[in-house]
Amino acid sequence: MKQSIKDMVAQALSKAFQAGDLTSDDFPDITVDEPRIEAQGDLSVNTAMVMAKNQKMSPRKIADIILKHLDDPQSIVEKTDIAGPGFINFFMHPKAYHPVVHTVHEQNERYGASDMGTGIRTQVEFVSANPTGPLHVGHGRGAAVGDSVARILRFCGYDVQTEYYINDSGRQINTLGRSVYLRYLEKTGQTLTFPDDCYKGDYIVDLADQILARDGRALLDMSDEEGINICARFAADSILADIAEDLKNFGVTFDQWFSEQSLYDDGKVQEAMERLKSNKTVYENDGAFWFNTTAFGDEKDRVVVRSNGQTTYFASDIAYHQNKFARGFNQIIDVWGADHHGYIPRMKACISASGHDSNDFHVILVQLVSLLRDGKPVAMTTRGGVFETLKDVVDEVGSDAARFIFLSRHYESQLEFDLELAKKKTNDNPVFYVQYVHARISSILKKAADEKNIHTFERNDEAVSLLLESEETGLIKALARYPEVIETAGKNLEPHRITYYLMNLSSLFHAYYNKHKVLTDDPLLTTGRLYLILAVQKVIKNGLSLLGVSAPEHM
RNA sequence: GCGCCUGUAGCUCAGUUGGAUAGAGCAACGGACUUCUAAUCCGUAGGUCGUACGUUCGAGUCGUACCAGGCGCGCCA
Repeated sequence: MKQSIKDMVAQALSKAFQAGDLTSDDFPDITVDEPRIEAQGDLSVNTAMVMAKNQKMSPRKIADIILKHLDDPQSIVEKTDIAGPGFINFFMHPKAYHPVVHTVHEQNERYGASDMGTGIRTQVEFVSANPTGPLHVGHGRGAAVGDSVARILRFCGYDVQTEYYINDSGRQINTLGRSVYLRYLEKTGQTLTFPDDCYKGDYIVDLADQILARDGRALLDMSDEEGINICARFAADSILADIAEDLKNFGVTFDQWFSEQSLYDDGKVQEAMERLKSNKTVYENDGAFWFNTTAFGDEKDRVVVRSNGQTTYFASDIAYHQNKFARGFNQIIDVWGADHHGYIPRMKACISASGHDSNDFHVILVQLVSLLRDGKPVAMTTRGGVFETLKDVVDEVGSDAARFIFLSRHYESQLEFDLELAKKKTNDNPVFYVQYVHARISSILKKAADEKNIHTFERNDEAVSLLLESEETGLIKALARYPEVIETAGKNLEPHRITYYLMNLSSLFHAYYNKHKVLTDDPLLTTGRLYLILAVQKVIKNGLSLLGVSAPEHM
């Protein structure tokens, strides 16, 4: 639709120039907007204003000239108007939108898909929580965002791989093992003071119980180191399995689980360090090795190998991101918690120093989630061992509601997640509002089948041409916008645009439903309306699937 | 102190990448169920877009400074 207007205006411009009405043929790009206000038409063009300086004419006069030369062979434009400082407003004929309904049906679940990412291999890495404890709601938001971004990019034609990076090397795993080991010792009757730097959650005690059940008191005959080791391996495996399970119940699975330890085992970290040393990007000072990140805009240089010989987390991250590019990805997307934002400059530095374009590396910083119950904050301290896990939330409100709410805000906004609200089955809860549209339409289709014996839907131009109510035109216009919404969401990595779109489309549908009957006495009109709502249903289902939310047949 | 993010209706948030008279949901108030699902709809009310300059035909959107909140600034992960 926008393209048609664009072509028409472009043609008018060149005709006007040939006729001598314009002084310059240096024309700007024509952008077509949808005005917010109905009185300003369906589409508008600001070209006349943009051209004013160049043509040395007033915008309104240029607008006049454009309209004079405008051809509309298919008469899709009902009326035009010059308004304000020089906008040209187009009021489209309702029938101009009818082809959209056919397009939705023809393209089906591919409606809205594009090829803008064709040939671009993209990796989306998200969650990547340490296997030292269960996922909490913050991880849930990251999971929802990462998973949805991956789905959207795939739909936009990108070749996408999702990945979970497992921080399973040395230290934190050791702390985990020690925590479980100490709880184990307590279970066997020893009294001890539990250190502050150990994990205090109940799940640690559970893990100690499990080891006790499996190995009995056998660990008491070993050295502490050995005992800690056994506890560490058992606990990490067990927790990682739980994490995978929780994510699966949340509708999130990964193409790849990537172990940090494997980078050490395969010598990749060592390799990366040697390469950077020979580059002079990494240099020695005070017995430690430093990455020259300031040369790439960071505030200060960062240590990669400490003077005691141990590598830092940054070192393995460098190797990891080099490895990502080595695996052939052209574009790398990391989803991080907002508290890691200070890490971005050094990662960009590492990408650049490794000979890649730091513009191919995107970080989605997901802001914190504050969990509420009936409007009051739920305490969430990881250190103290009291927190709301993702599993608890998903068990309580369901995966659909949780995902939809996580994706109902821009990821850079802090999010308030009210548990009671998420469980409500009313208008307050946007998930049900959207899913209800899908269920309602299913219900109408069922009734059409049962009572009117209508089972199949084939293209019927005559029936669709009867869709002239303003609510119908509004719905079709919304359907027409969908591909553009997907494209913007993909380009900006912003799933919430789809969430908002779906709520808007749902609102239009509910209003239509309340005002007009779909199943009428007029068979042709009924056919047209069924065809329309079926298209709406397809788009709703499609959009929900990009968010990872189900589309129920009945509720 | 430095850096990043945020600041829009009473509350929670959008805002088509610089367009016209700034939107939605919730809360408040008033209406609509003999119905294809009332888990819905219709209406009313609600604003100095944190503040001040600047950029231009035009600023919620871009720039600078300040104010407020959150987060980050280790040879931690």
